[in-house]
Amino acid sequence: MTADKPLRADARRNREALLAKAREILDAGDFFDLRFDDFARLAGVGTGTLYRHFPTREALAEAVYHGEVAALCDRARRLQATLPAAEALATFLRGMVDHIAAHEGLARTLATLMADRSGTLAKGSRALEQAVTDLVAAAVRDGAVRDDVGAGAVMMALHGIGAAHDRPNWRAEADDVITLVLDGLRRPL
Amino acid sequence: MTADKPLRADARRNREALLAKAREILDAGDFFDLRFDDFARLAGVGTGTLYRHFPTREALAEAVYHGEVAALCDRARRLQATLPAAEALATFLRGMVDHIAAHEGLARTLATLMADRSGTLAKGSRALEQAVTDLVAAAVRDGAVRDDVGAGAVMMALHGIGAAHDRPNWRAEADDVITLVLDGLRRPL
DNA sequence: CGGAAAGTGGAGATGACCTCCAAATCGATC
DNA sequence: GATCGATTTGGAGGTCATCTCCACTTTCCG
Repeated sequence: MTADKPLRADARRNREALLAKAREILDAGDFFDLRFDDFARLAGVGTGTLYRHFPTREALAEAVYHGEVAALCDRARRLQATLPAAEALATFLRGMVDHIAAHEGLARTLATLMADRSGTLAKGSRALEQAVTDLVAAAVRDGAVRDDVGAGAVMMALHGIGAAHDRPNWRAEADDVITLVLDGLRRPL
Repeated sequence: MTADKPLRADARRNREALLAKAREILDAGDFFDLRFDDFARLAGVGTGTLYRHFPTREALAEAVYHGEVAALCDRARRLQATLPAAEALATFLRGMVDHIAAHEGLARTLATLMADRSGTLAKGSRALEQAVTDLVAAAVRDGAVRDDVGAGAVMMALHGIGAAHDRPNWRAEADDVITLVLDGLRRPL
């Protein structure tokens, strides 16, 4: 699966240029406003090269998303290693809101892509989901969190936060959602 | 604002035909797979007529969404009139999951459109949001729900449920999200 | 019923997406 | 550092969905 053939030097350079441009555009939120061909022009490569590396718009977004997810998973692991389980979960979720707030355009674009039933981003999300599942499971083992609600619900809530980025009072509401989730998880009732 | 000119008879007929077809396609989940022109052909009208009534795909979806929202708001009002506030809120939210489950394609399409920053559906959503806000406010007045978390958070959670419709275990997770929200709302802690 | 206003429909212009292949570039080998 | 096969490039052009435009039809009012 990870049998990445050693890419030729120029190929790698072009690939990086495309990814860098895509990340920039994604962060700016203009991902869908731009003709796909223009990614190539902006990155200084030909359209053929663009399509060779990323057959579709979605593939390009997914590649950027991948790096994003990797960073978030790292963070989850670090938190889990240094904090009590319940606190690690809370800190991670609060941090997710910060992260989404800092990358508004990316969040919105990914939300759009996820809503498609294409499932383009499913693979990338898997890792993130695993990280959240681990955090929740650890908190359950500690007895800090109820065991009758799965981590999937937390993912859904996060999804809602990311997808609703155009709400006028987004930040406060996002924090509220996390509060509800954490308080709702706290006790088996 | 509501100065709807009295539409001519044939115009109204065509408009209805288009809406009916659109609702059907939306429910089937094929909304984006279809050439926009084909909505016209399927509804038995010309492309020009389609564009006259609904300048964009989004406008067509919004028109369908409008009816949907109106029905949901009615339901909210009825519940609020017949049940204690907390119970009305819980019943409404549980019912939303049923409703989304029953109209998967519609939910997914709307989620896609909402993620766009176009804000096409913002107007339609306003009414739904008002209904949820009323339900929450009533429950707060009853003392059954904390007052430091706004209804916007509940909307976000619902949004997440609707947007994540392709998750393999959707139904159970959606129910869990509602559980978390309701339990999280229950006590000021 | 007659005429003006409102609405229709579909042919065709527009422009985005993607393919294809001759030319350029790389890097292994001598 | 020169040679050569393999890899990668770039962008011109084909294809196809979107949307416009206007000659014609339908409605409705007096």
